[in-house]
Amino acid sequence: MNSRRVESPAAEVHDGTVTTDSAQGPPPGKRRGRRPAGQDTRTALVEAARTVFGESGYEGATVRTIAARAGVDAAMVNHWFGGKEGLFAEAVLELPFEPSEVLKILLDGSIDELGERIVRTFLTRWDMTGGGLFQALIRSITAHEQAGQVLRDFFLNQLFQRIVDSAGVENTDLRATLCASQLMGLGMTRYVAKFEPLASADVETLVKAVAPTIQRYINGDIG
Amino acid sequence: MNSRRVESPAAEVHDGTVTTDSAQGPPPGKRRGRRPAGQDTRTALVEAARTVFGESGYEGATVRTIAARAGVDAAMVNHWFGGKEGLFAEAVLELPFEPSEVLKILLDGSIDELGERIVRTFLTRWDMTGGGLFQALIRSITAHEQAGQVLRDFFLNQLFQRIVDSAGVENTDLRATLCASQLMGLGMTRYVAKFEPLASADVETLVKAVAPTIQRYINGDIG
DNA sequence: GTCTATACAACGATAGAC
DNA sequence: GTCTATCGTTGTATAGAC
Repeated sequence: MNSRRVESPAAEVHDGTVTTDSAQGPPPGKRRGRRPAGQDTRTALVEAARTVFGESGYEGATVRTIAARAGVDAAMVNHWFGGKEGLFAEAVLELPFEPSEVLKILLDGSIDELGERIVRTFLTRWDMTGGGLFQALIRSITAHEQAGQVLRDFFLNQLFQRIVDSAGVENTDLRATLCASQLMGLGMTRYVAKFEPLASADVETLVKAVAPTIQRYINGDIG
Repeated sequence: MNSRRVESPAAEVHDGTVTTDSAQGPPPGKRRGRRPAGQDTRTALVEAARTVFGESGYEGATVRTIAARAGVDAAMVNHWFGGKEGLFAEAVLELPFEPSEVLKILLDGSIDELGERIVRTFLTRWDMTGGGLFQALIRSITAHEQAGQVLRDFFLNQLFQRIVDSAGVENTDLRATLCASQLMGLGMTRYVAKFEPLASADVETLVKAVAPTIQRYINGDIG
């Protein structure tokens, strides 16, 4: 794989007058220069990326395709996200796990069934994406330290810290990371390394097997 | 599609230092042809590869660098290992976890303490490599399907299948993959994503927390 | 002599510099 | 865009073991 140099211009608020490629076209083509105000290029790219990455996986998706679907120039991906990987990280993390929505599902019910609900929710959502997104996510983490930071904030601060907090136990930090470790391992084994029979097992089979682990990490005896 | 321009216009096959054994005194450059017996090119490559892969990861390490450190030509990597991938598999998988040695350690003792011994052994060995090799391993399996196959054979067939078999339970295949899932997740969280406080936790703290999970996957109730 | 481990040259691809 | 350095890999001539 490539070690793309990522300058990470990242979250620049003001657009920096990047010229769009002059479209092939005669009339209906895009104009050069800054787009009219109110068009949220960044959001459009993220939404297009979710669709295209989900359809084609990380490898299959091309920056050009995503940009075309978003109706902007491919150079915008570099400008806003520092490259394909950065766009991916943002698109993938927020797509299947919109935090407030997931939290609502997970925290609605008995604490003693939290493990079950967590494993079922994660596996179901990951399965829906076909696993390609998970694999690309892992790759993104190993390739760029920055992606690890994004994942860390999301996984821990937005999800597991709050989940574990709701259980009213001590050592919440360690418990949260232990939960993350088992779930990441589950994803690695099922979608990336593809160890059988786990990779093809029913969701409910895995829920039965793994939920007690998560439950113990949340509010059981860990030391 | 450019044919790279060679600098020296004289494209003589024979030139320079190679020709003379007798006349010219200094034979500092490597001579062509078979080296004197007793020089273990293969082992030298594996050792160099461990160092370089650990420092630079799979992508960052180059075959040429590894070969140079080993004091041999880069083509030897192909000759002995079939390519970069093969060298990586041998260097990363078989050296720190020489299966028979690890199996001996793990299977020596009570079955009810297997979880403890497994977690302690893996963490200790991974910690010794500084985590660089683990990161390189993960990177490798996300990049190349073939590396996943190597990992699968090693982890399951050589290690966990036998371990679980020794416990005399059913569902050994699923149990083995469950064990692998927690250990891979532990490595991901500690060495790649670096979630704190798990990433900096004492080995024994993690042994206490995670060993019961592994133990349950080996011979507990999983469904 | 045969066989093979070895080093050198070169290729196509690609990423970065200019 | 063009050029260049470098990557992994392959082809091949040769030196040394047998």
